[in-house]
Amino acid sequence: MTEPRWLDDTQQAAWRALLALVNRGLPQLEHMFKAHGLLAVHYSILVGLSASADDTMRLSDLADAANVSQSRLTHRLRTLVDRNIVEVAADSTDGRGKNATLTASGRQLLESLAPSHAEDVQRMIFDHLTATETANISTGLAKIAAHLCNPGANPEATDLESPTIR
Amino acid sequence: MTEPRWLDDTQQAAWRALLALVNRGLPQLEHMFKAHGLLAVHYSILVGLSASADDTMRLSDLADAANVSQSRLTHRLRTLVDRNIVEVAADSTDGRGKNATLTASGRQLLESLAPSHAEDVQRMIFDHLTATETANISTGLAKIAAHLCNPGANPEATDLESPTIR
DNA sequence: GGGGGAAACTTGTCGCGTCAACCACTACAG
DNA sequence: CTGTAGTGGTTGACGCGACAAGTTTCCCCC
Repeated sequence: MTEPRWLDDTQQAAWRALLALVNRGLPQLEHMFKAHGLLAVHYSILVGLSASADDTMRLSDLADAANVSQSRLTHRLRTLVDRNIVEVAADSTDGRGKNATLTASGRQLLESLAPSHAEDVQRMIFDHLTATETANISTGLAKIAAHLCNPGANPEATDLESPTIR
Repeated sequence: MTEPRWLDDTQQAAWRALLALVNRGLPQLEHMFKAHGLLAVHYSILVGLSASADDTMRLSDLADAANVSQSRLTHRLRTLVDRNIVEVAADSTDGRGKNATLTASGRQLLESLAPSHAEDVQRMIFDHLTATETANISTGLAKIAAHLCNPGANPEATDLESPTIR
């Protein structure tokens, strides 16, 4: 057992601030979506779909784009299908797969939500940063996210599993 | 209704990366705690308590330090009290308040968890950043968090409530 | 000194997310 | 063409968090 790699003061400040942002800020955003009977996840799904060329995406790809597990996607998709925001159809070329498509009213809903959501993100995050600060944060977070999205990038250290007990 | 303040490319990149970090990274950390039968929120509570001089804190202050609602604190505290990690006693000077105290075994548990948690955070976040990048992120996030923790700082724009509909 | 309002904490309900099966289909090896 | 491994997606159970309503205590002003 080697010496622990404690966070230095700067790292601590960053980590604490991140936790504050996650635990205080994100719930506020959720609240805005709830006013429309939706969850932030739903919005992520819509954004993921709309990013695709024909508003259609394989479910597993969509789950990846929205940063959610497949099972979570299935659960949340139910609401969207019930409200005619998204349609799901079996893939013709691969009998296991399914494709989700944004309906017309779905796209309309997304476009009606987007402005106020953008405004909220601006108010919460970027209004407090200068342009250079934003650029700095962006590059830094992008580096972190890159390693989270392809875990194979860094050779070893893929196990964040049970440390000692059980 | 004025023109929406859309996120520019840099802001989009930052925001997407943040969402990826939150939705992919934090669950991994949760997983590490579950190996010890705990949640990340439990750890935050212990950290909050240990930061106090005498390992004791008013519940409402503790909730604030751990970035959680009072009700969530009450719910999670049950586990910690049952396992003799934390003790809760009525405040002698204020009959409404209660004080939570870290027990000896609680402090021991915290100290046994801290190294591997620090290691996990390093691996997930800071191993991918240079020192300057870390410093940049730290100042930026701190600014954001500051406004989230005292909402009275910025004069107007305190309402993140229902935007248009309803 | 008594009564309204606020603070501190608790409780219960309900919806969401995780997890561990599970089913359906594909790929492919022999 | 048959069995086996692997992929894509679903389901149900269970624990957690948000929320709203409740209880107790304190503050303070009339």
